[in-house]
Parts: sequence; structure tokens; C-alpha cells
Amino acid sequence: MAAQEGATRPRKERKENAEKRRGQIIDATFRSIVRNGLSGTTLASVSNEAGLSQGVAVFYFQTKQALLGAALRHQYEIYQENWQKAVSAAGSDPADQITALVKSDFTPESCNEETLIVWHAFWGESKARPLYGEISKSFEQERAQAMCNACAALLQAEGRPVTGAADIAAGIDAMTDGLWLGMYLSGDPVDLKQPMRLAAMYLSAAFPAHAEQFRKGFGVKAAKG
Amino acid sequence: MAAQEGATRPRKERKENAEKRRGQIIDATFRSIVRNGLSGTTLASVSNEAGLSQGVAVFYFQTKQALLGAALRHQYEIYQENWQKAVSAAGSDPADQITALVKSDFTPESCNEETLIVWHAFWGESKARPLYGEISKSFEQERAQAMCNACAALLQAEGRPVTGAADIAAGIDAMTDGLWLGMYLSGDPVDLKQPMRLAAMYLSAAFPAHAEQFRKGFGVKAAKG
Amino acid sequence: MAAQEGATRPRKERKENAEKRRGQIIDATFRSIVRNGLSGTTLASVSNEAGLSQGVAVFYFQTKQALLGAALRHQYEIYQENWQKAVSAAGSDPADQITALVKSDFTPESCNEETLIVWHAFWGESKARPLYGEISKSFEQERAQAMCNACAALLQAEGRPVTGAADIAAGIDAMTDGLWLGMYLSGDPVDLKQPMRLAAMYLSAAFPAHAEQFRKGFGVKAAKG
Amino acid sequence: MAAQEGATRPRKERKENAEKRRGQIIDATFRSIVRNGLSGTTLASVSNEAGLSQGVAVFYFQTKQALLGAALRHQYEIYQENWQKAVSAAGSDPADQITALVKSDFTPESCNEETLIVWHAFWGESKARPLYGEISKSFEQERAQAMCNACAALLQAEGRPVTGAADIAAGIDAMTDGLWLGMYLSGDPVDLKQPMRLAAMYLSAAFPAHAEQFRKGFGVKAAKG
DNA sequence: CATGAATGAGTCTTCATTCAT
DNA sequence: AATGAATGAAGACTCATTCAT
Repeated sequence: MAAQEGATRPRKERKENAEKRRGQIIDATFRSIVRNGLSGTTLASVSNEAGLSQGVAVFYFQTKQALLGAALRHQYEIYQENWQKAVSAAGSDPADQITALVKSDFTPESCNEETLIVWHAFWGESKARPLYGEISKSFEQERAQAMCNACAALLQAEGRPVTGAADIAAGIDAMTDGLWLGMYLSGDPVDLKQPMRLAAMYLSAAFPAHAEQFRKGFGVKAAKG
Repeated sequence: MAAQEGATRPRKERKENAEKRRGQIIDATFRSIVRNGLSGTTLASVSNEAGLSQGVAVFYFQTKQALLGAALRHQYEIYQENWQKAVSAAGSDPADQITALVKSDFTPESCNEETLIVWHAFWGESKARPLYGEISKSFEQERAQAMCNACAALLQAEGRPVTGAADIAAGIDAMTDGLWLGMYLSGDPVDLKQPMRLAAMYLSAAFPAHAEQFRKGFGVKAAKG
Repeated sequence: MAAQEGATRPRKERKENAEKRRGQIIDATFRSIVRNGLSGTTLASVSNEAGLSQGVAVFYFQTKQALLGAALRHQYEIYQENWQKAVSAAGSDPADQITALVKSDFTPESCNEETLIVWHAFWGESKARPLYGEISKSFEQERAQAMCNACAALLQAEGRPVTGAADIAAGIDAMTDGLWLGMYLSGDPVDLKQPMRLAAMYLSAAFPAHAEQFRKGFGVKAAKG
Repeated sequence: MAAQEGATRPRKERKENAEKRRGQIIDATFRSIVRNGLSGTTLASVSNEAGLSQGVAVFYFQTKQALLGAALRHQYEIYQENWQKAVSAAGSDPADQITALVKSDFTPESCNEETLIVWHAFWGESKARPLYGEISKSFEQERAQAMCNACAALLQAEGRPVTGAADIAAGIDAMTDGLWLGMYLSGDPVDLKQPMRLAAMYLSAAFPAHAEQFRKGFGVKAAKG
């Protein structure tokens, strides 16, 4: 609008616009995966979903594989942002951190029908498409490390040897992963309370000294008997 | 056309032969999924793997979807046979049954790189291909029921209310499923001992009165502290 | 037709049929190159020209490049057969052999608007498509060698050193190639007599002792002056 | 930014700039044809080679075909300038003019790997793209005419009938064209001396009275025997 | 002047499916 | 019972061209 802008769009605006387009296309990709599966997701289905022409997706991502990789990475970034925010908000208490990590896996944003479909679609192809495997592995490791560290800290706080941290962390992570798979496969509307009960049960057993804190953290009453 | 006539083989022999061919083709399908992923599995790749001509797969299974459905069903049947045998062998003690169910998920036949790839390949597409979802659901339910029944029996044996059985069963199943996913995604050579430790830990907590029996069943020493 | 053939087509017949199809498709490729140029030749244009479906060309040649390579090789094979037959027919006299080689380049089968288009189309792309270059090179060398050998033999017959054979052969080959290019570029209806006159002139100069034989061989009268 | 204000430049400066840009783009087109072939040359590859944006080529040449036509014309103009300069420098002696014409075809500027690639790329497509054919034809005719005139003049100088000029000229032109094709196809590093020997041989035969002059002109010793 | 985003027709290629033998 | 030729729809990707800025 200013006089000397006239001809060319300011560089910054252009860059932002490109970022916006990429976001649009990635969103469309999600919707297509949810609707048609990964194998049913084509450049046409994505363009269609985005309301753009066939060529745009290629223009911004070069190849279909690159687009799908970007979509997976994006989903992981959102996921990571969620759990990292949750941990930060939990403060320095390791039990609270563990609780936060588990709970963040079952918030409606992180755990709903759509995201579950997308996760499992990519995971299912991750052996055939090394790209997906690499992306998954790096993000999964970071998340696993966070859980392991918190468990180690809590063991130390309880005055126990930290050697068991890896196992305990693996157990709680396996349980949450398995719950995701179960929800995904059952197709039943997701009941987000059961995970809270199960996590509380498991963590109470693993860290008896903090049982009450976990139960409270997960909003669960003490099991009888 | 004539009754027993040169050209035509006796009906029974024919049927057996057909069964053999179907088995051959399904095996080839597995190998192709392991090698190329589900999306990379084509009728050609299957025929190739089977060393048979292009047309056979269609001849015996009509469509590609039907073939893949049959392959998934076959994998589930083997899986089911395994755990049912294990449960039978465990006798009538519910704790032993639970142990058997869990352990059978981690025998080398049930849990190896190839089967993990195939399971997750099908699960990843199970929302887009209702056929896979239906097959999975029915088999999963049967297995979940078995676990739930055993847990209920064990609760009863401990004199506790059976209401908690579903949760406990869901927890142990989630954990084993999650361990499968973790093994699958990590790509590391499978360590089958960790699942034993984790299952023992979880079940000991869920059934304190049978802790020792579970530890022994899973070949795990008592955790200290 | 015989009783025991019934079900399966005899292997031999099948193979022949395949060869026939390949021929059909290669012919269609020629026609398409003549009509649309090499860059305008698509699998669709070829299929169209052949009256077959899109898939056949790929079925028999795997890729477009392989098809075009096969077409070029085929054209060279026909060309080679022609000049080799001509040389054979010429007997053992080197001057007659040279005459035969040159004349065979200007028979209506070897040298007409269509073949000229195809040759130059492939040659024009032979730097960008190494495949064409390799095919061309091998055939060209064989033909050049034949000419060189004949020239050497004739030099020897004249009692002259054979060292000059390469140059003389290069000269006559260059001239015939250049005449092809000229005919191709001019687009005028091809006058096949001029090449005879020019070849006679050149060869008479190169082999003065055989001037008359060449003139006779090419059907040309002695130039005056 | 300059004194008389950014927006409008003096008309002349503008025109010059445009000419410069056109030259840049045509040069980039050559490089792209050499590198990728004519079929592999796209507006993108040209822009890329020129270090300019996608749109420029279209801006200055409207269509891809027009650009390629301009590139071909440009190559012919350079070629023409070269031989015309050579003829002028040769003075009025027809034998010297012929020598100059032939030699100018084998100077390193006129005859090198790059130009040979470009010539044959365009020629190969000249039947499918009438535009190339027309451009080629007009330039080729002019050059052929020059050679024919010189030959006629030399015949007259020798006191022979000029009727044979066309044939002699066609022969020498065919030979040089054929040598270009041979160099192009062989891919071997270009030996520029052989053409001199062959041209001398041919022209000495065609114009026996000027044999020595041609040999001298081409820097070639008299052939023995 | 110049940029580069956007389009969409066209190309090669893959592949499930059909079918004659 | 089995083969593999043939089809054609659909997919990923390319690219000349248009256009807003």
C-alpha cells in the first residue's frame, strides 16, 4: 500500500503466505488420511480436500512422499508441543511430571478418532517407508527419554535405585500406547477415564510412596480391596 | 466331465490341492507384505513371491481385497490357535491362564519382526478398509474376553469383587499391545524378557495375593524396595 | 486343434505371437515418430497408431525408453541387413563392394522421407539419451569398418599403401551422410541420382585406376573436361 | 533511484537492456540444450541456467517455441557471420573463397561439441516443428548458394562449363555436413585436420587445375601414389 | 520490469481385473 | 486348473502458460 511497495509484494508477506499454504495443504492431507486412509490418499484427494489445484501440493512439497513426511512431522510437532507444555506446567515435581505426560496423551486434542487414525496409518507403513520410521523414531525417543528421566527422578526421591526407571517408564508408555491402539481398533467412542484409572493403578504400584499423589493427579479414588 | 475320467481328478484330491494352493498364496502374501509393505503388495508381487503365474491369486481369491482379508484372517487364526493352546495347557488356575495368555504373546512365533510388520500394516489400514477392521475386531474381542474372564476368576478366587476385572484385563492387554508397538517402531532386536518383567510387575500389583505365583510364572525375581 | 492342445496354447505359438506384437508396436512407433517427431511420440500416440490399448506397449517393452531403443535398434538392423546383403551380392571385388555399400544407402527402402526423419530424430537426441548414442555407435562402427576394409583392399589392389584407407572411407561415408542430411533438411523430393554422380566423382578421384569401374557401377557417364 | 527517477528509464536504455536480457536467455537456452538435450530443455531449465526467474523467458519470448526459434536463428546468425567474414577475407579468388567456406566450418568456434549438439538437436526436430525447418532452410540455402557461386566462378576460371557447379558444391557441402555428423555421433574429441585433408582431396579432384592451390589453402601435402 | 505462485492438461507408469486358450 | 496377454482407469509428476503483485 505504501508508495514504494507497489510492484512487488514484500518478501516477508510472501514467505508468510507460503507458510500458510503449506499449512493448508498439510491440513488437507490429514483430512484425506482420515477419510481415505493413507493408501487412499492421493495428490488429487489432497488437492481436492484443500480446494486447490492438483499442482499446488507438488509445488510446495515436490513429491507426494515429502508431503506425507511433512504431515507426519507436523503431527508429531503438535504432539510434542502438547506434552512439553504439560510437563512445563507440571513444575519440578517428578510425580507431577509423570502424571502430566500421561494425561497429555489423553486430552481430546491429542487423542481423538482422527489423530488415532493418522498415527496408526503412518505407523503401519513405517517399515515400508523408511522416512516415516525415521521421523517416528526420533520423536518417540525424545518422549520416551522424558518419561524415563521423570521416573528416575522419582525413584531417587523415594530413595530407591534409579536402575528400574527404564522398565517402569517402558511399562507406562506401553500401556498408553496400547490403550491408543485399543481405542483405535475398537472404534468405540473413546472413554478417556479408563486410561486415568489404569495409569493410576500402574504408577501407584510402581511408586507406592506416591500412590496417593498419583490417584489425586489422575482424579481417581483409591481402589478397594 | 465324465465321472472319474482321466482329465478330472477325484473331488477330494482336488479340494486338498486347492487348499494347498491357497496356503501357498497366503504365505507369499505375508512375505510380500513384510518385504514391500501393504501398499507395496500387488497381485504381481504376490504371484512373484509364490513362484506362480499372475492369474492364480485371482483364481483362488477373486479379488485382491479378498486375498488380503484371507491373509489377515489366517494370521489371526494362527495367533488364536497359539493363545488358546497356551490357555488349555495352563489348566484351570486363572493366574496360570493369565500368565499363559501374556506369555503366548511373546513367544518367538507370535512376536517377531515379520508378524509385527504384518499386524501393524493391516491395523494401519483398518479404518480405510472396513474388512480389516471387522476381522480384527472379532478376533480381538474373543481374546479380550478370555483375558477378562481369567481376571474375573482370579478376583473371585481372591475374594474381591469381579467388577474390576475389565479394567485389569484392559491394562494388561494394553501393555502387551503397547510393547508390540514399541518393538515394532524401535526396530531394535526384540528383547522378550522385558515384557515378562513388566507383566509380572503389573499383575503382582493388580493381584497382590498372587504376586509370587506371577513372578514365578514369568520367571522374574522379586523386585527390591 | 489337435486333441491334446486344447487348453493351453502351444508355447511356440505364443512366443511367435509375442514377436508379432512387438513388431506391430515398433512399426507403430516409427509411424508416430514420422508423424509427430520423437518428442511428440508418446505411449498414447504409439498405442493409437497400433490400434492397441495404452498398456500393451508397456507390457512388451516395460518403459518408453526401452521401446524407443528397440525401435532404433530395429531400424539399424534393417539398415545393416540391407548393406550386408548388398556387399555379399557384390562378390569379392573391393571396388564393387564399395559401390554396393554406397548404393545401398540410396535405395528407396533405405533412403526415403520416413527413414530420414527417424534417423535424424534419434541422432538429434543421442547426446541427451545415452542409450541412443550407444546403439548408434555400435552399428555405425560396423558399417564404417566394412567401408574401410573395402577401401584398404582396393588400395592394395592398386598397389598403393593402405594407410590412406581410413581417410578415403571417412570421406565417402561423410559424403553419403551429408547427402542424407541435405535431403532431410531440404524437404524436397529425393533425387537419388545426384548421390550416384557425386560418389562416382569422389571414388574416381580416390581410386583413379578404377574410375571407369565406379562410373559404370554407379551408372554415370564420364565427366567431361 | 537514479537522478531522473526510478520508474521510467529513457527509452533507448530500456531497449538495450531488453536486448541484453534476450541475449542472456538465449545463451542459457544453448547451455540447457547442450546439457539436457532439446527435449529436456524446459522454461525452468532455461531460467535456471540464466539465473533468472521462471517468468522472464516468457516475458521476452512469449512462448517456448518462440524462444527456441530465436535460439536457432541466433546460432545460424553467428554461423553465417563467420562464413561471410571468412569469404570476405578470402578476397575475390573463387578457389580461396571455397577454401574459406570449408575452413570456416571447422574452426573451433563453429565446430565444437556444444554447437554440434545444438545443431543436431534442432535438425532432429525440424520435421516435427516446421518453425525449425523454415529457419534452417533459409540459412542453409544462402550458404549453399555462396558455395555454388564460388564453384561456378572457379569452373569458369578454368574454362569449363558452369553446369557442374551445383554437383560439385553439393558434394563438398555434403562432405562437411557428414563430417559434422560423424564427429557428433562418434563423441570422440574432434580432429580438425582430417576434414582439411578430405576437402583438399575432393576439391583437387573437382578442380584439378587448382589442386595445388587447394592443398596449400588447406595446409595439406600432396598425396602420393 | 520482474517475480514466482497457481493452474491443469498431458505423460509415463502401475496395477487390479478380465478373458481367451 | 492354470497361464499370461490385454485392458484401461488411476496415480504421481512435469511443464507451458497465465496472472496477481
